[in-house]
Amino acid sequence: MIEKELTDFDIRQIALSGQCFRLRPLSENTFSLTAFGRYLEISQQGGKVQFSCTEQEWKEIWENYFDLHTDYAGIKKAVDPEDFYLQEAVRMGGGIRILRQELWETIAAFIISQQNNIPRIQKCVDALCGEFGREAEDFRGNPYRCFPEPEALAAASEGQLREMGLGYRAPYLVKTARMVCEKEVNLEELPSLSYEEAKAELLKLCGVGVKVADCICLFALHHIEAFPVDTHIKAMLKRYPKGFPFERYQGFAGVLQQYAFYYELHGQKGNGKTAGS
DNA sequence: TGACAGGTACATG
DNA sequence: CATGTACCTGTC
Repeated sequence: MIEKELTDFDIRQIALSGQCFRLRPLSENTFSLTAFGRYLEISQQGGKVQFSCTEQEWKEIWENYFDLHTDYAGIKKAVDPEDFYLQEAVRMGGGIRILRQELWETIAAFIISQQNNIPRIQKCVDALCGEFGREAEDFRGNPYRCFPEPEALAAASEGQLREMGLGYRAPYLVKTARMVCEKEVNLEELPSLSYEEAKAELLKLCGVGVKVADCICLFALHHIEAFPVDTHIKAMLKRYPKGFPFERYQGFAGVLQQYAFYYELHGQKGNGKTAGS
């Protein structure tokens, strides 16, 4: 068990931020997570956060996974004080971190995410894990499932995935899994590429368009300059009649995208006011 | 009943 | 290059 005093960290907000589909509430203050083949429970009371892992696992995986070395306070400080919309978004979702998720899992999850809602995405991911994922035991001795390897999904049939609720995304995922196995896109090389290079590679995959590629760049490769534009963010951008000030936030606009996305989804809704200034 | 959900592939002009 | 359309499926 690891206990940390953390700032700019709210596990509930992270779970609701829509970047990770395997971080789920167990109770009011406790969440479960499966990633990197491991199972973790996270409990938070105010700034006190407990992680159900050893010191070694913390150092090897989770400290980096939760992006604890990035200066979020500094990012928030850079937000225009007169931008009422962003200020409010930061106030509501300032505990969000951009997770450093596994590449393959992120690719698969965001192919499934298109024209889809979060509960159903979670259901699809669960189904894939249950059917094709390796089984393991958590620290209590309870079984859990890992996210399936590309090989497992490449061997699946389109019909099989349709039955699991993926709908028309089923052939996309099978094709992309096969492309990854054939190394038509080499995932091992992606982390060393620039944002633009990585995005171009990802766009070769089936079912990966501009928006999904940006999500993968942001949530797996940690290119926090990536700014995925979806239906919610389009609504947000409309609040800026003069255009969103991307220049001001060059290099980390993706973090603000997450604050805004969370705010659009869980914050004050039906508020058509512009951003001010 | 119909629109919508963190869009994309594919076909056209 | 820009626009148009079909696409699984559950939920409101």
